[in-house]
Amino acid sequence: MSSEDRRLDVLRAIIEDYVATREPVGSRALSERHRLGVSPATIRNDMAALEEAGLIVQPHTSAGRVPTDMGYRQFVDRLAEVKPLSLPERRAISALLEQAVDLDDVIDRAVRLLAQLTQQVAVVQYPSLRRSSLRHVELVPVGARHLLVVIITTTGRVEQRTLELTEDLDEALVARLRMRLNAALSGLRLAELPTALESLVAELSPAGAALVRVIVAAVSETLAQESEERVVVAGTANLARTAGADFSRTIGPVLEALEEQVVLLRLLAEMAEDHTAVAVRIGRETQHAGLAETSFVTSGYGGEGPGVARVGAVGPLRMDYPGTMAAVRAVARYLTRILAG
Amino acid sequence: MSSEDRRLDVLRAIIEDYVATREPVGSRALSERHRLGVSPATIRNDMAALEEAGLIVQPHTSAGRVPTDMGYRQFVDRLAEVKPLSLPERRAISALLEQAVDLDDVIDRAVRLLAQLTQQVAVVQYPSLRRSSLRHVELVPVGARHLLVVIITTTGRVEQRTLELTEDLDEALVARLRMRLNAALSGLRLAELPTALESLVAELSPAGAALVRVIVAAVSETLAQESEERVVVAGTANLARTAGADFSRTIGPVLEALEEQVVLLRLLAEMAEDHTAVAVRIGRETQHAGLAETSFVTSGYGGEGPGVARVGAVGPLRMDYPGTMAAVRAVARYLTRILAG
DNA sequence: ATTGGCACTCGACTGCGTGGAGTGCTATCC
DNA sequence: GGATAGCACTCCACGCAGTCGAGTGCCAAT
Repeated sequence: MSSEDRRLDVLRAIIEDYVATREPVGSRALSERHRLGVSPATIRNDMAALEEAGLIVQPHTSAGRVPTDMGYRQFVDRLAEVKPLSLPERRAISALLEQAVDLDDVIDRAVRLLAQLTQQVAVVQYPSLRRSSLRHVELVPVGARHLLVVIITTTGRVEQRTLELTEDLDEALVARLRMRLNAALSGLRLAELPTALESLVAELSPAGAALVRVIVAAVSETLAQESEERVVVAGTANLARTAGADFSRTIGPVLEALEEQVVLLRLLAEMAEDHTAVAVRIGRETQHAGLAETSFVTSGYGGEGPGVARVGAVGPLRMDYPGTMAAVRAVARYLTRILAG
Repeated sequence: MSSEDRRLDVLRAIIEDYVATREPVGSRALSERHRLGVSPATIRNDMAALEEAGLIVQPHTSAGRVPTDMGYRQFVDRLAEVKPLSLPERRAISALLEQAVDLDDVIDRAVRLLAQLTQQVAVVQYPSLRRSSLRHVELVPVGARHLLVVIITTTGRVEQRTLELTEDLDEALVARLRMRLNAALSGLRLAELPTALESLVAELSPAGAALVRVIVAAVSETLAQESEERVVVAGTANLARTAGADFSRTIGPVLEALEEQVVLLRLLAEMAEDHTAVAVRIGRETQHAGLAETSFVTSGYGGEGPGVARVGAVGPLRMDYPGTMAAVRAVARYLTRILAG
């Protein structure tokens, strides 16, 4: 084993101890609790090098060492092994999620479950409208001058919008339109809808074309509305439990950030770019002041590769990364399975 | 002014000062900051009486007094005057809510607004399915053996449910059924639907009756599902701001309670029984351990009397009751107006 | 009934001394 | 040259005593 390797072992040991005890860890404790095979003095030399490299710091002169953001990053990138969940745990996840009666229920159960498993804050993004496909479009006349447009996606999501029309509806026309729309559009990704609708306009009678234009406008608007992308959060109480120890002042900024859908959605979108099974953002990597002392661990679910949406956990820098990553990955997998079925 | 009256004045002064300063208030400070017209010694006598009556306590021997739950209760029942909001504030509420594009948006804006106004946690209950009325029912065939049932309420809420059928759909039958259902059911309160549907069964052909039965079952089930009653929460970060001072240990239990829909719904339902414009629950009156150090201020909206749902604020015992009550009442009124229009 | 005076209590704050954990440096060993 | 042992040094945490001040309760006087 090269001395470089041992240094990383020391880093791993520091992180493991610090995560477990929440206290700066010194060279003596380290040599006693881990079988590193070298004396405290040697460890001190390694620590000096690690500190030089910016992976650990001392809170003050005569204290032990604490990992930095960079240290944790090194740890998750090179040192951590995702430890698989126990069989009973997997059984519990599977059983709980399978009892769900609809999409809302699945999401609700998943987010609570993940909060419980990780003992942290859990976040689950609703399956994205933009990336899922269309199963069915329904046009429902409501009174003479209102038309309800219902969009059903392959992920079981239903969006509706009521249109106010300038002239009375021709029911027969609506019925024809409904058939044409479904024939032309079923199976398309929602992002492709507006273009497809436009090309339909050409083939239709003037009255139908006018109606389709209104529908196009409504659908486009619905899709454009970022607010349709929702993230649900659970387990915020888990933040409070260790608040004083883990956050410099209060958890206020964290709670604020978690209530801002926009912040969460941006972060989740960024993490989807990683194209790894489980993505991690540590401290300032989140690019948000309120989250500078938290880490995000997320995974895509509900499709190939990055998936159509994300699920994850949020906790203090000092979190059990391997355990959290395992739990997140497991829940993402079961979610994918349930939604596909 | 009788001595009894003065005692209540002293109580009011204590609460006002304590709310403002967050520190136990003594007799000297009281006589200086309020024009009570008597000496500190007299105030001390009154304080002794108030303490005897259980309205205030001293944290320790040589400290000032702090109001008890009972003290606050006395205050809101007999002493507080709801101070109306300023015109700019009202304008802001009105403007913000009127920009909303749909029900979800209204609720979302309302809850954020109220959190901001009160600087506390805000809760808004979705208009209850049980108490609102039906505007339209739509039956949408999806493929040969699936039927989508869409329920639209007068409060703009849309619920849907997909039914799986044992035999192929007869589209003409569905169309007839759709007309019959809407003719018979429009305007009914949702709670009355199941009975009305049952009586419809008698008038229909055997095939139609079978289909109606399935629909009845689905609708009943949907209505029975308590989970359809949702409460949204915002501003939890406001709890953290004063956490150390206002809560004996952590805000954990409070956050837990706020995540439990069941807890909130029970409490809101209880408060609706008060039949007052604004209902208040102080500390242990909430009947929930996690909320023993918080107060709820809520008001009904969206209908006559208790209304179809509630909106409110949650904060520490030591809150600005008059201000909170004013804000809650105002938001409830504007919500009612918006939803009626 | 109200007030002024007074003794008393108790927490908050301050300063001081001690113990201990942990480090960095240097000389030494293999 | 890397690993180790020894040692002096630093600095925080903790306990303790003393002081200060706010506030009370009670009593005698008005």
